Amino acid sequence: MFTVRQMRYFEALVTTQHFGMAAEMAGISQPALSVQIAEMEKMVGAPLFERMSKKVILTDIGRQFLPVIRDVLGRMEEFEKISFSSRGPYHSAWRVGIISTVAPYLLSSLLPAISENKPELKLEILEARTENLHQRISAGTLDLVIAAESFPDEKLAKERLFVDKFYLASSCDDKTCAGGLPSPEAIDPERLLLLEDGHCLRDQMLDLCKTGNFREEFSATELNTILQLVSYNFGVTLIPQLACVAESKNRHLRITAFTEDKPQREIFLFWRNRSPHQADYKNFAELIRAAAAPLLAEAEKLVNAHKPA
Amino acid sequence: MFTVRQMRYFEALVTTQHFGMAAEMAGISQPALSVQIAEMEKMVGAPLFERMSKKVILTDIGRQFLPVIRDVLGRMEEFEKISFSSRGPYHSAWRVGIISTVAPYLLSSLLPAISENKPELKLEILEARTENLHQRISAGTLDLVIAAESFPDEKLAKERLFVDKFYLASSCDDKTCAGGLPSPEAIDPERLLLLEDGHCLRDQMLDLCKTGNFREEFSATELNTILQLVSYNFGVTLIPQLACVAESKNRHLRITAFTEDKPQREIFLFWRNRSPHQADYKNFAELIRAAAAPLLAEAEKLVNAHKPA
DNA sequence: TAAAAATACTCCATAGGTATTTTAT
DNA sequence: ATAAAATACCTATGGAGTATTTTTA
Repeated sequence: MFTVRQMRYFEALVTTQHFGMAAEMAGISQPALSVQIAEMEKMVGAPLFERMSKKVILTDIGRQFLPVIRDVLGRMEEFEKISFSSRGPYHSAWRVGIISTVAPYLLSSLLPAISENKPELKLEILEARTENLHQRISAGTLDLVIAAESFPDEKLAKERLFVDKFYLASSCDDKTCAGGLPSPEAIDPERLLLLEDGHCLRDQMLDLCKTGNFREEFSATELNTILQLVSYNFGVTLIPQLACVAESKNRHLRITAFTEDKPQREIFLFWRNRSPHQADYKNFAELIRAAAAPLLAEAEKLVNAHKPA
Repeated sequence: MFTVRQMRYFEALVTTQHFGMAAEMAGISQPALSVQIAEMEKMVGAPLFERMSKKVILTDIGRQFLPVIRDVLGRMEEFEKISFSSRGPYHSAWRVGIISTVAPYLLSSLLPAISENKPELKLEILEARTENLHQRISAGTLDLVIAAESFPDEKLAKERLFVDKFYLASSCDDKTCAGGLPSPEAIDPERLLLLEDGHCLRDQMLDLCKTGNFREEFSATELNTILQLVSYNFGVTLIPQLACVAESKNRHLRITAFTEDKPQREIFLFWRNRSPHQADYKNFAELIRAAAAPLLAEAEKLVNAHKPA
């Protein structure tokens, strides 16, 4: 239908009520404006303006177009604003997906670090499972994903954030592994507690423990819940290093490293290969590393404290 | 900023997530679309789309433009609707100004006639004084004006509607002019009641009565009010033929023609010279005449009934 | 006659097409 | 090797300019 140009000319003519002045306002010659208005009238099939001796006024049809044209031109002013405010990478929120066995522990330390060091960076956080996050980052509804290495996609670039070791979590009252265990395989399947199906952590644990035979009746969505059961000595589980500090607080929990095996997972930051802001995302990875480091170091200390004598 | 074309292409690309398909959707070649998208990105100064191997998705900046572009394109669809529904002269309401000494009497008969014969015709009525109406029709905020001949403007075309005679209105109890009067000049100025300043009817009356010396203390905005006073024999006034039927109902009023003079005013329909719908306005004039005719005829009968024997 | 808009024409910038190259998978 | 987008280059159209005519007050 109309072009933006034509709408501008239309508005100028409504305002000035004079072809010559409207042309001047639009920065073009009078004939050029006449032609464009004529073109609009041709498209509509009826006159939009009533030419009088000293002024030009809208016809009833033209009057119906006016509010719509004003509205459209008004909206289009937003383009300038968006362009202007979009200089630099931090002007719209980054949409970050994080697997739920990392999110709460990492964020408690990451969010303060951001408001300290990059207050201009805004995040939208989605906590979900690996599969869901993968779909979303591929579809473009997420910009970044923090997940474990099991995340396979050639269309995604990744940056390693840190290594997350798995420790054995048991109750302080527990006797069966009071002296520590050599490896996850040594865990009695009858006492193993796991997250519910779909969590990558569950898959990782099953993989490490090399068993399909565990206590199905207790499975939970939150690692938190599992550890609560562990603390009451309903069983044992594997706990990621990153979770140790938060989960061992105010809980009757014993956390020990395996004596022979060194089970671990690697946590990565992912983004789409061709995404802009590559450099910014790498800086962000560094920020995450710095935020995670104290948590991980603290966890090491906890484990050493529980070391069997 | 962006052209409408570019916005269309942008939306097609968002929808299809593929340059080739978007181009097909837009009915152009793939390079043509690529160039336009590139042009938009150049204007913004940043990529709007992230080119991936199998699909193309919005960047964070592009995502900010999307709702605005969708909105603008949506609004523009209204243009088609307006154009379509604007075939014919009756799509939008006609803004009609009518002087207040004509409006109520004429409308009571005109509006039913319209819904009977031209139900597609919608009116917006403004009741005001001549001066106000004149300004408005010149400024283009009115399409039509119904007023007396005293309406002088070369930029306006007019069509005579009817002749409105002036009769003498007095109370049935009145003695001073029970036998009728030869002319308005014969009215005792001390008994003459007029509308307040600014009404054309007042000016017409003063002109006819050739006096400036009348009962100033009773002047009203509504002819209605004046006639109420007349019926209680506070004085006499001139009544336009058009008003006779309505105003003499349920009122103790005597209406008589002048025996020598034939005072009258002519009522016209005015529109701007260069207005479209000339032909439609002439038809409208005919409709008004048809609506006024019975009122005028009825008034004649009333006057004859009061004829002095 | 004067002022305003429309028309005629010429020119150039922009958009589009085809052919081809580049890039990424 | 293939598919997709970018680029190059040419063409055509549309919008703008100047000069001029038409219209109406």
